[in-house]
Amino acid sequence: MKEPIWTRERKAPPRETLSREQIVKTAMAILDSEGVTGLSMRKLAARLDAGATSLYWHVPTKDDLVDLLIDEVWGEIDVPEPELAGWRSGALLFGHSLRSAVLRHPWLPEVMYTRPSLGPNAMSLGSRGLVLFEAGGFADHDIDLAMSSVMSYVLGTVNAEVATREMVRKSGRSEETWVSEMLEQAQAVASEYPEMQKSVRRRTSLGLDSSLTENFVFGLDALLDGLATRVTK
Amino acid sequence: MKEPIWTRERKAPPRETLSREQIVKTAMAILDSEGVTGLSMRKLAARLDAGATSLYWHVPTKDDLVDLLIDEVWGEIDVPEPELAGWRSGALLFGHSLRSAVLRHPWLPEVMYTRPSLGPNAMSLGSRGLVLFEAGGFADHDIDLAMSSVMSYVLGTVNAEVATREMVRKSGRSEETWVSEMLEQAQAVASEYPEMQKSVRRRTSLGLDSSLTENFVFGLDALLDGLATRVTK
DNA sequence: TAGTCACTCGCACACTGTACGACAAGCTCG
DNA sequence: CGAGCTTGTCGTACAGTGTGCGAGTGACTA
Repeated sequence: MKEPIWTRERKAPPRETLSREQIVKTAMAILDSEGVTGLSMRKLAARLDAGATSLYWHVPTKDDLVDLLIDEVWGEIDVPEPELAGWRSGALLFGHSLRSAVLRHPWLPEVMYTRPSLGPNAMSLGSRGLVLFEAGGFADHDIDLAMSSVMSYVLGTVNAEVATREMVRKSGRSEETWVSEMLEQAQAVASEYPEMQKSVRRRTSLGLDSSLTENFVFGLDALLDGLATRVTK
Repeated sequence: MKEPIWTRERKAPPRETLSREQIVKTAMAILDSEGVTGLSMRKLAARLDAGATSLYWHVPTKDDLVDLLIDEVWGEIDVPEPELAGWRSGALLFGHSLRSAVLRHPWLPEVMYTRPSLGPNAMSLGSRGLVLFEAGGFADHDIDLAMSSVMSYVLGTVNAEVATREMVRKSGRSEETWVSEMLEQAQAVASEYPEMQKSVRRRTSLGLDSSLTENFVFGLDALLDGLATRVTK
């Protein structure tokens, strides 16, 4: 198993030139605004006024670059110290922080599952999360289970949320017209499924934004309720 | 917004030839065994002893083909009738059925979020799910929220699970050696993170398979507990 | 002045989805 | 029987991808 990119050491950069930091920063901007398919090594290089293959001196492969970008996102996520917030509200805060980081970087779910996250920020995040759940009073064995339940729920929900938002964005239409077009299409297809019709109608009472937030909060709250009963002391 | 592929009608197939069903079936086999990157139109055509572009007579684009494949998977998932199982165990069964379908088709999470699921099987699945939660006694507004919480949790968890299993598969190593190699690497990187060290050690007491199943069940159970307190009647 | 290191970059390869247009086989109609 | 339409196949071509290779450049050291 090959050594991950964070621990491979680099030579010192002697004069002004492309830098890994610069590359990461620009790549992040492209990814945030144009998504995974919008990031190519050629385009990235062009935006840096460089030749495509020059990047390869600073970053071994595109995959490694993406590893760096993912860890950058992990670094944006808060996990409160348990003594400041208490377990329950700490976990709530963590969930919200994770959600908003992913909303800022909607490309994350598309790439994060294809590789292990072993970067420094990922490690630190995991570590602080475990501290929080441990302080919450879970049995040894349940600490990991509880923590990973929360992460999975949040990522699962946000993944769907991001997918919806990206579909709106790519359609080029306004949020309202997209919703109404989508509605029309769903209604047409759902004519034999009265349950779906009702559901679609129910879901459009709020705006898209509040609807998605409500959805997220409802499930997270329920999950935390369920987890709370597993606290042993 | 363009009409989705299920409702666009086709001409009748007059003589023996390639068929959409055949293409879907072969594509499914490739996808299941080689994953998303393993499916190309040329390879698919080759396996059908056809020219690459011949496929395009039967299927408008590769994306449309993938839409068909996704809906095929939705068709494999059970949702019990509420009178047979009751809400709680019905939801449990649904979750397990969804999980095992995704484990059979590990490519699903990679592609399902990039498009809306409006195929007939998706509709029917959604519809039966809603019936189950409605019968469970959730308030009108909560039916959708509860159902989508469960789906998100399951998909989130299984997404991570599939990612792990795929990493093992692609490494070419046996499960045990992969786990131990991964462990070694994590330990090396995690030296400054004692919490992670402990967690890694805790997680390796069971085999990979039981560990992943336990993880899945723990969170699903907690979530359903939390949802149960939201039932109003 | 010679040599070495740090860095840039053009070219080329194998691969992708799919538009286009040429071609063939079978059916229907006159 | 023959013409023409429909159904279906497929070779070629285009624009795009990540990246290995090797040549080239400028600055610093000995």
